[in-house]
Amino acid sequence: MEKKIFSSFLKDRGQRFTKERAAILRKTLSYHGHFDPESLYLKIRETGLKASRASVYRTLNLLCECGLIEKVRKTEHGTIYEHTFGHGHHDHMLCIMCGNTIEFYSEDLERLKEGLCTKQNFRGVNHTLEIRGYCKKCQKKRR
Amino acid sequence: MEKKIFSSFLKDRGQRFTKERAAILRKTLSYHGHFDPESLYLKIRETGLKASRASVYRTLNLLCECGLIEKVRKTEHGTIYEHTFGHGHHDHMLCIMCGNTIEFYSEDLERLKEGLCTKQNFRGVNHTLEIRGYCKKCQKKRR
DNA sequence: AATGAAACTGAGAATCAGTCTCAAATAAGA
DNA sequence: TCTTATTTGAGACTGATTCTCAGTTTCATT
Repeated sequence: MEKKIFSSFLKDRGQRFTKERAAILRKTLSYHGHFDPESLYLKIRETGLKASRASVYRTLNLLCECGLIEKVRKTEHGTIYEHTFGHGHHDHMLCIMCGNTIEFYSEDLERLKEGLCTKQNFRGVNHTLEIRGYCKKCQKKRR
Repeated sequence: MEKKIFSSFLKDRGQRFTKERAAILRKTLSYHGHFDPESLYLKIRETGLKASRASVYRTLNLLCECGLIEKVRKTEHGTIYEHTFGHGHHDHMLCIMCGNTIEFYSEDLERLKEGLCTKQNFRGVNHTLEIRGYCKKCQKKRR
């Protein structure tokens, strides 16, 4: 499915669905949660497949352009991605103690967002909401 | 006011309120909107004051720690800051065509956020919402 | 199968924001 | 003034990401 989307996206632009790109796509999809380019690169190496760092970065950009993955946020240590196709839109809560994230979706939020855009004459395309704080576990640890 | 906050923040930690830090603070506060470290550095140079890039970066981190400024977001070209003290919390709409931002505040959003956190047993501390899309002007240009 | 044009690839160089190092300067206190 | 701790700036360094470019692969056409 994703393979089809990616290859036809490439074809439309006169680009090719090479085996390196296939390998990168495959490993990308194997992540259920968030991932970063370097880990992806290492994971590909481990598996015996091969693709250079340059190709990994290039391909991640392509995958973003065609909407299969998204940049979640940039940290001090680089960009975090997630596989979005098939996983509907959602937002994140980020624990500032342990780094874990909780994904959630709120219909109310989507509606509110629409209202806010209308009020500002803004044509919203997408959004990211990140709530930072303490997850359940870390609240206990703290005291 | 801000000067007082910063200097006593430093004092508490056994650090000093030097003239470089004072200069950086002053220029920081002169921004009404968003700014980035490099522009701030150049602005300081222009004024005849002096502080090295290293000091600018070091001081921006201190100012974040004491809550006078905040990191708004990281772009491909570095971190964007804003002066937050005195300017209540707000969120942003970012035009993906011209790069302009609209600041807004919504009480409904704050309330909704509280509800979402409660539902997830999450202790929210702060959040950022960024809505990307087209501002009024750019909607017209596009068609 | 041979050819040419265009897209791809990987290795390593280049870039660039941000941090670190360290010797010299400065401040605070005894 | 002497001692000690903090700060500073210049430039080296780091790490993520992009760029370069020569060699390779693909595809459509002969």
